[in-house]
Amino acid sequence: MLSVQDQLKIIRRGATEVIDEKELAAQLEKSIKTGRPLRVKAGFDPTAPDLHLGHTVLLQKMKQFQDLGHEVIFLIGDFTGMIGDPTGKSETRKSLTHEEVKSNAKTYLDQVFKILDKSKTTVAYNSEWMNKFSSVDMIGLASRYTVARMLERDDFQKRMANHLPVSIHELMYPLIQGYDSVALKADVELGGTDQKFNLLVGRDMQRSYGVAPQTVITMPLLEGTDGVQKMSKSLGNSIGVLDPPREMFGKIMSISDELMWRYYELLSDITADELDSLKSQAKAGELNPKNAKVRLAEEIVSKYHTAQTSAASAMEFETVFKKKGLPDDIPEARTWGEDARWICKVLTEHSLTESTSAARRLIQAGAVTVNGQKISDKDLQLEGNQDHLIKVGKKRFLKITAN
RNA sequence: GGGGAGGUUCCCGAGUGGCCAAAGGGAACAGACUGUAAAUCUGUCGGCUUCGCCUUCGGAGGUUCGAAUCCUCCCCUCCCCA
Repeated sequence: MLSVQDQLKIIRRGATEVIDEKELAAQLEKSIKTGRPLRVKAGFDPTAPDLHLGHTVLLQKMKQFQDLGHEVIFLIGDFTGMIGDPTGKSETRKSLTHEEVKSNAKTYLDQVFKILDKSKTTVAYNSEWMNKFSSVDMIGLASRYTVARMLERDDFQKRMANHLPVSIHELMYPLIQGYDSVALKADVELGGTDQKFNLLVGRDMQRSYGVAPQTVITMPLLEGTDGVQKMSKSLGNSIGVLDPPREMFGKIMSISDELMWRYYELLSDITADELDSLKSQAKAGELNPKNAKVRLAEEIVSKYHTAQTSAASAMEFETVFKKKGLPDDIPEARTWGEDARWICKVLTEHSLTESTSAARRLIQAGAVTVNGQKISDKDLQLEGNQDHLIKVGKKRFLKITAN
């Protein structure tokens, strides 16, 4: 096992805050002496089974703890999932059935173990203890915290200020999450910076129940591809770990330069020195930022796919966007038959456009190409029983074949 | 319990009887320029084989030749007082 200092160095890397570092050092020291690994908890919502790169920031930190020999507890908040973390956007959720939770958890874990070491991960569900909670227990839990302190929470304050509703049951969320730490006897809890309040409640709850308080480590939230809002599938700015290689590559390539450095910092494994060197080269004009982006994209795609598919994605990217060529996996469709068919109908039927109205607009905007020819006639009829190569915008392709 | 303000198209937000598919901004999409970056400029931004028709303004009814706009009931939110 590494020394306390060496462990701290790894743990600190990329973290926004460690509360409290001295306590953590003491925990590590004790762990080394007794040979007992730290119990490291991180909670996840059971309702969003599609993991994206934003999640991996946290997961990578968990992996580091595993590599340091500690016990990582992957907590699925199936009970708290009924409440939905009060982010202002999320509404109260209907409670999921056992089957739903199970299947969500399965897809979740399939993805999580692309990063975490399965054999070293403990999976827990907070319904295990929360379903046994009685009304009396619940009131007992609620009595351990005050309204004023609860309303300190940033999110609640903002919503109050903006005249948005805050439901009573939402106040229970941090308490229950905190109780999870009591139940698990967590030594460390990891979370995004938006979780800071909840994580700190965990410390208070542990003290209140007579358990040693956990160390809280917050990780930065990764911005989505828009560079502004945090990455989230529902905002449509996410890069999923299950995204196919080409898509993943393309998404990374289209982020802004500024964001690229952020992604390097949080998602790449290159050393801090290497990163600084890249930055200064780019600044000096010795390195085209685009090439730095290619390197980043290749690294990330390799991580979730293979080095080969990653390289292939890079090649295709160059072909399609630099040489304006065609990708090699154009979706194909069979022709519809003898008769000529209205182009807008064809585009819509194959999901190249959302509606025939949208198709008309795109044609008028000059975004549609058939067999390499830009078309301007929105009433164009495509011949049946013939090959057609259709391109909409830069990224949407369709090949129609006669056979 | 009492009083007040609100719910508009993806989001914010105008609109208080016809000129409203509904101003403006944002997001998004497309075109130009590029490094599929940023910035900028331009266009589009409910649906429909579209010079016209159909469906939208919390929900359900009603008044009217005509309603997002008026009336009734209902649902939801916020604020103040208790």
